[in-house]
Order: sequence, then C-alpha cells, then structure tokens
Amino acid sequence: MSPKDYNPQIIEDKWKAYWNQSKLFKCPDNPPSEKFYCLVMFPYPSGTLHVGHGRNYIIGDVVARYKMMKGFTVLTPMGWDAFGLPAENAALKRGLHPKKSVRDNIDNMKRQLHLLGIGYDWDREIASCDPEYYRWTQWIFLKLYERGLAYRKNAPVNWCPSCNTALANEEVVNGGCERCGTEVVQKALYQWLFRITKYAQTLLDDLDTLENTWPKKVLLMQRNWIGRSEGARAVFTVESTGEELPIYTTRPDTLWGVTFMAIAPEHPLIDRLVKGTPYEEKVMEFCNRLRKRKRVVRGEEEPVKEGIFTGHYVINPVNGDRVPLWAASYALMDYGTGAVMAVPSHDQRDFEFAKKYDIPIKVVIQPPGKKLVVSEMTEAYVEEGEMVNSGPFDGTPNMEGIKKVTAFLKERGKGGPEVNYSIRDWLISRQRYWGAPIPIVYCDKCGEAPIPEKDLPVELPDEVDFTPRGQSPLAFVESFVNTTCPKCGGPAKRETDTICQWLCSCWYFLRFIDPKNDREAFSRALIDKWMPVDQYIGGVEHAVLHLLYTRFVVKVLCDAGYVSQKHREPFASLFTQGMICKRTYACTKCGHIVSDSPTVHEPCRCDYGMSLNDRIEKRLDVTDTLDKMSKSKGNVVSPNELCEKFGTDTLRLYELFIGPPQYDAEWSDKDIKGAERFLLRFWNAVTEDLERLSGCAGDYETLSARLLEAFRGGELKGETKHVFQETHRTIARVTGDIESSWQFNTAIAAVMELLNTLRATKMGDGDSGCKVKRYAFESMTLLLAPFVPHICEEIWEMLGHAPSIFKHGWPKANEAALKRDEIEMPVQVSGKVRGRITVAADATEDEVRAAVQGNESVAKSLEGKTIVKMVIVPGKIVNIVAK
RNA sequence: GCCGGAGUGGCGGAAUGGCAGACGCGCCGGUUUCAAAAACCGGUGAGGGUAAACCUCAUGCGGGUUCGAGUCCCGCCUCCGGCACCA
Repeated sequence: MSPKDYNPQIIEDKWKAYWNQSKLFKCPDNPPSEKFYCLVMFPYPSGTLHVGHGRNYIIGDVVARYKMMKGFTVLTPMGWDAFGLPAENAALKRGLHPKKSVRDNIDNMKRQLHLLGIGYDWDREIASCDPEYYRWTQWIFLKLYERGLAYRKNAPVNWCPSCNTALANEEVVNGGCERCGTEVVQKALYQWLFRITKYAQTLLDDLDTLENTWPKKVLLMQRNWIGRSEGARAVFTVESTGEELPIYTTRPDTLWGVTFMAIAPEHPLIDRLVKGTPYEEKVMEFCNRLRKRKRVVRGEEEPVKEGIFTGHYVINPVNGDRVPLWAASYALMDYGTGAVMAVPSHDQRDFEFAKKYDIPIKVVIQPPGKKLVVSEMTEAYVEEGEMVNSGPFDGTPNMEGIKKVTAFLKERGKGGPEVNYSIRDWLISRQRYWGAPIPIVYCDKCGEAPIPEKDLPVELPDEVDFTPRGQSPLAFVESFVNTTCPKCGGPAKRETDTICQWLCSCWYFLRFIDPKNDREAFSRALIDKWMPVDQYIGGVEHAVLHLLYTRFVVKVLCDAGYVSQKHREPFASLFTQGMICKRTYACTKCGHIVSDSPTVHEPCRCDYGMSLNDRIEKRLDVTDTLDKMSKSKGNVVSPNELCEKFGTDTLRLYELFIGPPQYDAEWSDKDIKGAERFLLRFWNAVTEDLERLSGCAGDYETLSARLLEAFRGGELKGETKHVFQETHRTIARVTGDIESSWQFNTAIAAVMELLNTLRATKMGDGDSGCKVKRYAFESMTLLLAPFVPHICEEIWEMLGHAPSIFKHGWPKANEAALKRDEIEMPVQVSGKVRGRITVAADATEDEVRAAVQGNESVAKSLEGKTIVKMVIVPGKIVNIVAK
C-alpha cells in the first residue's frame, strides 16, 4: 500500500487524537466570539448505540462543526440521563447494581461516540445519578415545594404492575405503560405531584414565541396536551341539601335543554348524598366498581356508558328545572368540576346515555331550515342553530347565545366565564430504587418537613435490595428511613419514594453551563452568558414529556429568580430528527421474527434448508415491515463494524446522505458503498494531483481573492472559468442547504456534482488552471469538513495548511462569480419543449424573441399554426401558445 | 371521530408555479484481469419507433385555476403520527 492510499483507520485515529489533545471542543466560560449552544438530548445509558442513535449525534456534530467554522464559540456538552426506570431495568436484567451497570454502559457509549468522531467538551460531562448532580435536582424539588408547587395527595394513580410503580399521565400510552406496554391499573396511593396546571396558561402562551423555530408538530402536540377550553361555569343546586353543585360547560347556550346531571363515580358528594338512603347499596356498589375501571384505550371500541340514579335531584339555575342526578361512567372526576350538565339533544354522549336509560330529551337549538323532532332523532344535533325553548333567549343564534347566557349567569351570581385545561398535575413519585430520594421527612409532631438545603443531597443508599415490589425498596432500609426531624430534632421518617427521572433532565442543560459548581446549581451570571440553548436536537418522542416538563421547571426557576426572566423558553430552536428504520421479516407460518440476532426473543425456527438471507431473498413465507431499529426486533445495525470496515467518515456521510434528517429513513447495507466510493474518488483526485497542486500552494483567502480578480478581469477562460464558477455555485448551494433547513443530503450531492465536473474537465496545465483546481479542491474540503471531518483534516494538511480545518473560516461565494454569461432556454410550444435557444443571461425580451424566431425546430413545430401568445420568462423559459 | 404529516423510476431521494427524476444505490454494456473483486468509461422512467431522429404517456385518484401544476385550490383514496367519554 502506498502512503497515498486512502486508509481511513490511520487518518481517523490520527485526527481523533489530535482533537483530543488540542481540546478542539473545549469551551471557555466566557465566549470570545458570539456563542452558540448546540445540544443533543443526553441519552440514558442503555449500553450500546446503533446507527439510528448515531444519526442523532452526527447531525449535532455537523451543526457544531459548521458553526465553529462560521466563527462562533460553540458549546457542545454531553452527559447521561442515568437515573430512572430504563437504567434500573437494564441493571436488573444483567443482575448488576445500577451504579455498576450505568458506569459500564457509559464507558461503552462514550467509546462509541468517540468512534463516530463526535466532538464534545467532555470536561463538562455530567451524569444525573451522581450525588453532586442530584443534590441540585433535590434542591429544585425544594424550590417547587417552597413555592407551593409540590404537594402530596392520596388519589388514584396510574400504576404499572410490571414496573411496580406509579406513572405520570404523560407516561401512559394507549392505556399501557410507556416503557413496557403493560396495562395500567388504578391504585390509590399517597403521591407527590407538581402543580404544572398552575403554569398551563403560560406554557401555552409562550409556545407562540417558538412558532418559527420549533417543529409545528411539537407545538401542536403541546397545545393539544395542555388542552385549553373556554366555556362557562353554571351553579346548580342539590334539591335535598341545598348545597351548590357547579358544572363546567362549553355550551351554556343549551342550558335550557338540561334533562339530567351526570356526576363522576369518584365524586365524594355521592357518598354523602346516598348515605342512609335506599339507594346507598346499589349506588355505592356501582361507584366502587367504576372507581377501579381501567383507562380508555384508543383503538378499542368506545366503552359502554353506564350509570345509576342517585335518588337526588338538582335545580337548574336558569329555569328552575328539577332534573335527576345520575352517577355516570362518562363523567370524569379530574376534569372541570367532576359533574356534567347533560343535554341529550345537543351532546352525543348525553344523547346515548339518555336513550339507554330512557331519560327525556328536550330540543333547544333548531337548525336553519329544518325542525328537529325528538322522536325522530338518531343522534345529537351539535351544529349551529337558533335557540328555542330557552326563555329570554328564544330566537338568539346559538353562537351569540353562548356569550349572552354566560353573562346572564354572571349577572345572577350563578356562574360566569371559565377556562379549563385538560393537562393534569405532574406525578413525580416513583416506588423504585434508582432515582433521587424525595427530600422530605415526616415527623409526628411537625408533620411534613423539607430537608434543609445545607443537608443535601439526601444520598441514595447503595446496600439495598432493589427488587421492585410495589413499595419503594428504600422503605425497607431502616438506616435510611429513620432520621431526625429538621424542625424539632425529634424522631422522624424519611419519604422513601424517589423522584421520577424526568425532573433530572429538566435542568441538565443549565448544569452543563456550570458543571463543577459546588455552591449552587448554576451561576446566574453564566446562565445569562450561555442561555438559551441555540439549537436543541432530539427525538420527537419527547415532544410532550421532556419538553413540557422542562419548560415548566425553567419557568419556575425564572419566577424564583434563579434564572433571568428572559430565558423563560430554554430552547430557542428545536430540531426533531427522523428515525432510522430497517426491514423486519416475520414468518407467515409461525408468526415469529426471521432473524439470527441473539437479542430476538423467540425467532422463527422453521427449517427451509438454506440461510436466512436466502430465504428472505426468495420470500419463502415471509412478510416484511419497516420498523424502528430495536434489539427486540433484531434489526439493529452497529456502527462499530461499519466504522471498522468502511471508516467513520463513510458511515457519517451515508447517514447524512440517506435522506432529509427530519424524516425517517430506511437503512440499506448496500447504499453505504456509494459513500465509500465518493470519498475514495475525492481522496484519489487530490492525491493524484498533489504535486502539481503543491506548486501553487498558499493561503486559501489570498488564492480566492486573486482568482476573483482574475475572473473579473476576464483572465479566466473556457473550462477553467467554468470550474471556478461552479466552485462558487457549490459553495452557495452547500451553505444555503445547511442554513435553510439542514438539507445535508442535497448539500453533499452538490459537492459530488462538483467533483464529477472536475473529473470530467481537462483544464490547461497553465498557472490559472492549477490555481482554480486547487481552489476547487480546497473549497470542497472546507465544505465537506463538518460532514466527514477526519478525511478533510488530512487533505487540508496535505494541501499544506495548518490544522485544524475547523479553525478555518467557512468559504464564501461571490455574487458576481455565480452569474452566467449565456443561458440555454427551453422553448415550449403549447407547454411542450420543442427547442432550445442560447441567449445572453440578461437578454431582453426582444432578443429572446429574435432567437426563438431563428430556431429551426421551433419553426417546424409551429408549421401550420398561428401564434396566439408568446410568454417569455426572462432567464427561465419561453412558452408559445399556438393554434 | 378530531388534528397533523406523507404519497414522485426497480430503490433512497431531487425539483423559488417554468425542461420531472439532481445526487446516490441497483441493474445492463464496455475497459482492465488467467479469472474474480475493486476501479474506470458509457447506458438506464414506461410505451412506440429502426439501438437514429422523433412521438406518446407518466409525480396516489378525480376535478379546477394558469401560457405553464409534483408544487396552488376543491373533492376523494391509502399509509404514518398525535389526541380523544375533556363536558
């Protein structure tokens, strides 16, 4: 092998070592130039990365390196979301203590990130399970507690029987646990919650400031999740006791149509009302059964509406109507007031319920041009119409009626306008071991008492049997539980639940700015220098959970004065990358996955007397689906072997070329060859000509300026001039593709085109030919550097420049050099291309018309036709309309 | 049901309302080789035509606006994602 052969292993090792030693990614506390905080969501240490994860970090690395070349002081930190269920479950599976397992996994993943050539300021590395870190997570808990935003209550919660812990609403997906899919059940427990509902409106409002910098999809998901609804409160009265029973409705215009009231089975009022009445036994039986019901699962049929009459009546505030009070399955305790005014005529749910239990239906909105007859209705009428049977509002259009009736309620002291949100408070207690202990103790005398800040962290004990068993494992550790009350000094017991890991990831980007601070969580002055995160990159699966929680916590920290109010939104720009997917094959005979991966639980064992690949190739009883890479599907591709076989740069190039980064992409083992071939051609093109290129060595900027001067002076001719201009066009295209929407695939394609052009062009051996060629190669090297950093560093050095290429500025395209002298214009006849003309780029319409008239094939197409109209779009196209 | 996103060659994917298919993969032919791989050169949407010139059709389906529509408007179909007994 000659020294000029492309050997990725050698040069990649060389430059990785160089970046490490020269601390290329080391970021000072005080930025010497405009700062750029580039952050990829920190991962939980699962153990190994596959190429799907890799894409994420590569994208972040491209942005960081590009911004560096643009002259920014770039902060790119990395750390580990090391606390929490996934990490603990992984440890349990391996039979290791999470502390050890997390450490192993971090080491391995860090190696893999190095392998991928991703640059981070590792001096800022943090792991959320380190006491120096979770000390401040606990501190944040206390800050919320102080502000009345953390509270404890006994309520039914979502419980995962497999993970043996309570879950937040956000962690319940399709009625199952987000992590393991097990059906979630309801369980009553004392739990700690954060009052995120108090921030619902500001969480909603501030989304407006992110309109152009966050994906629309994420904004929408957050808005849906917060679920603001505007309506009215109407206060009904329980006839027997005279107590008030308020309801929330978005349709106050239908108040006159109320024929019953539905109240949630969980509602405490029921217990009191039926006590000692003949209804008690049956109603309580019904309620107790419903209180344990499982959540509604999407995709499944709508649950049957059930209910039972409580024996009580309520009085309608607007017309004094006396209507029965029912306990009903479809009334939800935790939305509105837990009671619903039921208008069967104009609400589909109420309609179904009324039909089932034979409750009267009363029409109060009439559609335009029709007349509703109760006996003929098969569904509720929910469209607009005119109010009828509504006392003083008869004849009012119902949309107007909504406002008027709301005001009417307010005047009479029976309610008024009200806003509701569907977001619920955030449940943060977990009955598992691997998390930060909640810093609270319970004292017989003082009750609930927070741990003083100076006593933080409340350390998680190591010697614990952490098998999940439905109660926090810490509850069995006496040395942990028994303590003294920080208020009175008497005996007290510690809270034994741990904080869910979402809180750990709510503030890690603040800690990255000041990672070693042992006096405070972070310095406000440094936060002001570095926040916000200019570019946040991560998976769309965090659209609600992580991103909503984080926005909430940051707002609280702002309100508490630890972070400036100007940083209420921590992530100025958000990018959600698509997943890398791969085909998964399943056997149509046995239904199992056809794979030889050891991570597949029960692979297909049907014998076809050939290799699995051959069987798949021949499609023998196999179906395929495109799935996200995962161990359980056996479709993961490891970057390690690919880096070894092709080199890191090739892998990076392929992952970037695979498609637009915001979309999912299908992995193909074949296509990576294209990336390899391109790098090889690039390398060979430079090395083959190196001697000649060295003959005109010099500073890139000087060369660039000289050539531009020569171009302007008309000294560049023919193909030399062409290549010079194409180089400028490529610079413009690549820069545009990166800046506009991270179209790395087309940016790379542009450089490929330039290389193709260069290889197909015979430039003279003269001085300017050599210079232009050098200029083209140097520009290509700079343009490719963020994507394939190792090979570019090497070529940059070979071309006689001092490393690092990332200290060099990004190339600039010159407007004048982009302009073409002559252009070819297609000439259409009635929309079909029938000829081409070559004209000056700035040709006038008359000149174009003359050229068209002189064109033979156009003339031929026009034979026997008359020209109706000629549309000339200067610089683009000519279209002749002819009959 | 409601709200998003997508649908383009054999495949991944390009196209400010202006030549559809850039770039790459795959495939076909050639050069090189004892042979193969690699590399290099050429070809490659479909149909017709003579392997030329040329013609016709083609961006999920059906309409519309326009000199001109993958792109804009209206109505559908399919797939993916989110939300949903939220009053």
